[in-house]
Amino acid sequence: MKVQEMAGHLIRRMNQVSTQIFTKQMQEDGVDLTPVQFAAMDTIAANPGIDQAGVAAKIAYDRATIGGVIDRLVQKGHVARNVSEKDRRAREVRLTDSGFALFREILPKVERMQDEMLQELTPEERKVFLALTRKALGKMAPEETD
Amino acid sequence: MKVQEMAGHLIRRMNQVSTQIFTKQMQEDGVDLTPVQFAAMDTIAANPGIDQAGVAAKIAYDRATIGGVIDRLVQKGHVARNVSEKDRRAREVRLTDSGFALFREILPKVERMQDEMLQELTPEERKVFLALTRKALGKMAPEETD
DNA sequence: GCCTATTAATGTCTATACTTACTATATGTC
DNA sequence: GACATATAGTAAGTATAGACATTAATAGGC
Repeated sequence: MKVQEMAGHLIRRMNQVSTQIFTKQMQEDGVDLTPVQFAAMDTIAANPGIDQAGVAAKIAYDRATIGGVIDRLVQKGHVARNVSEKDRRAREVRLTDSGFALFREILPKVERMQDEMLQELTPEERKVFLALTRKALGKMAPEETD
Repeated sequence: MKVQEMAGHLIRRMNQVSTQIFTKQMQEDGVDLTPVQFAAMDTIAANPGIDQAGVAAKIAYDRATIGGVIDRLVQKGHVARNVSEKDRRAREVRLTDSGFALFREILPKVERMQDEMLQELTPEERKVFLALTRKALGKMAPEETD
């Protein structure tokens, strides 16, 4: 079996295409945001005041990685971070007004991208693909509670 | 639509799981090799004397990235690299004897992993998943000639 | 209250991954 | 044969991505 036909390689290629579509769209819109930064913002928007570890758990990232991601979002002014009063180890994060405005602006575009990255498939095939992907992840990703 | 349900996120998670399965297996076998390094070795094994740009094209990597990957494979003694006589800009790469021995040792294990990462799916579903993934990549990955 | 175990975040290290810029070398045109 | 163009590789910079160690703070058992 050649590498190019293996599941692992095909999955990596899909991820590559997905990332490229996102990056290209953001460039066209003049927005400086990576897929990971968007995912973090989405999670923070849905859970204001969540701490960094909580963000990491929800989107299955490493805690060390999310620290850097949020650093950059704070630098860009999209996220505010402050020490929790209940647990002084934790940093609570929230979208700033400008962060929320940006999020609302790009959300519909990101949603449209989901079809774009599966544009070679028919609508029916897309549903099957997504359903199988969800099933494949099923028990392997139990931590991703919402 | 929540990020966790979007195609891009599901694909990223699949890639994450795939990478973790590979890494875990290599650790258990005491082999120091990443998924990317394995893919490069597979390509070099099938095309002895290929240059770095050729490897990059076949597995859809960036030229700059593949340089570092091959650096590390050379350091580990798995790959030999020398300047091409036909084109002195190019570096021809080949597996060393030990590199080839390692490749033959782990290849069957890597092939078994392909099922492991789709273990939540039935054999029939795996076929559908892989077929849809190939179709989705279809025209979006025309460069990956073999 | 004290000690231990756990947890949140950070810092360090290695390895992708892609962009842009740069050098060296080929190649096609005239 | 000089020159514009293209290509192979490298270097530098940014952003994930995860492993591991460390620090600070909390929580549980006694």
